[in-house]
Amino acid sequence: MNTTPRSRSVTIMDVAAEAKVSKSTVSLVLKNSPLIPFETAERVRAAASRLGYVVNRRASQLRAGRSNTIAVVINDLMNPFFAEILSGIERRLVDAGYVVLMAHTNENPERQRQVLQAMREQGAAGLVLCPAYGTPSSLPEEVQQWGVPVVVMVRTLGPGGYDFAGADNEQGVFDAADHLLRGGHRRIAFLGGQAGVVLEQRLAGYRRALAAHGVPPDPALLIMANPTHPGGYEAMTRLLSEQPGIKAALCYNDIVAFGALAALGERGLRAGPDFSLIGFDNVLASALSNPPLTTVDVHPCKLGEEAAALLLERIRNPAAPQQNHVVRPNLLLRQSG
Amino acid sequence: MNTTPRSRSVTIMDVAAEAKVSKSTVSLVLKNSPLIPFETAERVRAAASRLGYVVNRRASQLRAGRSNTIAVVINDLMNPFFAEILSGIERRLVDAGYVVLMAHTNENPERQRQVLQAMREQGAAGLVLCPAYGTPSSLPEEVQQWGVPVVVMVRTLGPGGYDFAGADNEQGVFDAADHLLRGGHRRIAFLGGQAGVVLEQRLAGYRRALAAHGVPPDPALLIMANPTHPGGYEAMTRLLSEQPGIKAALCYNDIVAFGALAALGERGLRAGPDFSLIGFDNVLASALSNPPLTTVDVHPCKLGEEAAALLLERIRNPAAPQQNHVVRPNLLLRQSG
DNA sequence: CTGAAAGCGCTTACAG
DNA sequence: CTGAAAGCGCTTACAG
Repeated sequence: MNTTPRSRSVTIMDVAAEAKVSKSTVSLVLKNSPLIPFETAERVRAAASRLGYVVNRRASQLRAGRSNTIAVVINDLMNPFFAEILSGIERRLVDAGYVVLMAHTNENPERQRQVLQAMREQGAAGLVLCPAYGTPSSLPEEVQQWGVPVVVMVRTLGPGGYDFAGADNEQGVFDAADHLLRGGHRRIAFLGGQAGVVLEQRLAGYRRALAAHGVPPDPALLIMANPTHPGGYEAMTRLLSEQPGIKAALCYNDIVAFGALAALGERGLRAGPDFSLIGFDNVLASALSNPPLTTVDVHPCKLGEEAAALLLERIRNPAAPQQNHVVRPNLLLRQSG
Repeated sequence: MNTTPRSRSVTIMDVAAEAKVSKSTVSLVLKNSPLIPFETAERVRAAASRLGYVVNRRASQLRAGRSNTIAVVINDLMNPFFAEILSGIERRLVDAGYVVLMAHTNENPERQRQVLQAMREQGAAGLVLCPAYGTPSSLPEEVQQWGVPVVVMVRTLGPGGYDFAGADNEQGVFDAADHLLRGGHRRIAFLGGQAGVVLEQRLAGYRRALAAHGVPPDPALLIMANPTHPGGYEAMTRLLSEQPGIKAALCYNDIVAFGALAALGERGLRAGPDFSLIGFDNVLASALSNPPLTTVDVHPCKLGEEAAALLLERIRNPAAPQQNHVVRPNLLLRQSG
């Protein structure tokens, strides 16, 4: 019967008593110190497992002044793009022996401040932050002054001062627009997106492509809407009614494109033959949407892994030069455009 | 200049010195003890903020024997259903003053064991677990023996012994099938799903509905495939080639339905007029898929909140009677079926 | 090779 | 009302 009582948890002292050594010795064998001869180590390990000993990380890290906890703060879990990123981050971090403290800000800077404070108190060894819109650009520096290394993801936050992982939005949209323009399109709408750096970068790519092909930009073709399914649906609905005969659009992201696909379908239009539609991100769902979405692939999952890797490096070497990991996106031709 | 040096973090001792009181007094004002007169408390608070004091939760919780950390373990973050659940859990937990340790098992019981161990060492105050398939049904009991309260989500794990939050899968699929049968369909396929409780429950609902309408079940109409987009696509592709003239299908979940929608679209078939298709879960994306998906709504986000609430109750009262929160799902008629 | 001692930053009785 | 002391479970020099 291995019924360890639950009232009092077994400590290093109990193991020491059981193995008839001091608690220092137990501590040393648990960290595989070469100082301890095999025989003794085995005896201690046997005692530990007999007693069902579990290390108390709170205590060991308090004493050692270390932490194996990393904070990851996500702005929009409802968007699969961020869920995929989170999955990449988590995998890399757990593989490296960390445990992740996760928080969702839901695009609310106030909530973000609150969870960041909680994670600071918790003693996080680092932070990967997908900042909510409205985040002051001084935040990364502030967090670093707390003594916690940070990598910012997806959305830049003012100039420099932190490691960053994201996509080349300008180039990605340029490639997508260029593809449409080469296909002969002259009237290309841009659908969805909320005010912020990312939108600016993507619009810059859109405008640059138009300019490169000598097509004057038409403000009426810019339909702003939330970067969500309903946003995409509304944007496409408006576009179709305001611009009869329009045949091509770039979407702020895949989610917007999915909403747009629904609006198209509702009118009996099929993306591909009837209308050229391109998304951005390449979330898993875009491979088999109806129809499969042509999109700009930024490798969301890998982006997350990369951000985690950046943070791990930064923790290892706080003095290393700053890194900007900007993935060069890839236009993925499927059936919608 | 408020440049607190980073080398040594400011402790309760520093605050005590600054405010000219003992550290016990500081501790008491920080927990808003009524023992301390307003004047003194103000002085201490001022000192704390002047110094930029931040409580060290590792230390306070070690001493107090408490924990404000809750583990949440998710089996499949790539499925928006679980991302939505996670979001609901996180919101509720953070609102209650907890911080969440998140891990993704990616349906791997080995990984699950590993992260659970890490979270145990971390001293999690509770666990909400969406178990990976292959999880031994003894796991909840084992975790409870560690002294950590647990609520299991979505997939039951053997009989009783733990709080549970999930959906009435049997009834949900029954309602969906019943709807199709009342619409006159006699040949209704069931697409996708991996072996496990959830599939069994959903198939039971399917069979019960057929029986209720006197329709003999046809094993050829059961097309197993991974519960993913590609799985749904393949299942629908096979169905259409093996069963010419088929006009209705129930999908294991929304993701499978999305893949099926793509397969239908590829053949120029439109769900709704040409084929009746019903999903399960009601993830956000299903509201504006192409076409909008008729589905069984289990309120994913609320399900997550409910699970968190259950855990919070359990922590508050370990002796409370066990709870089974089974949401009665709701057939949501949209355009696909 | 192993033990005794100090201390990580806090909280909690216990005096006064 | 406030301080001195002990102790949460561990690690880390330091002796021997």
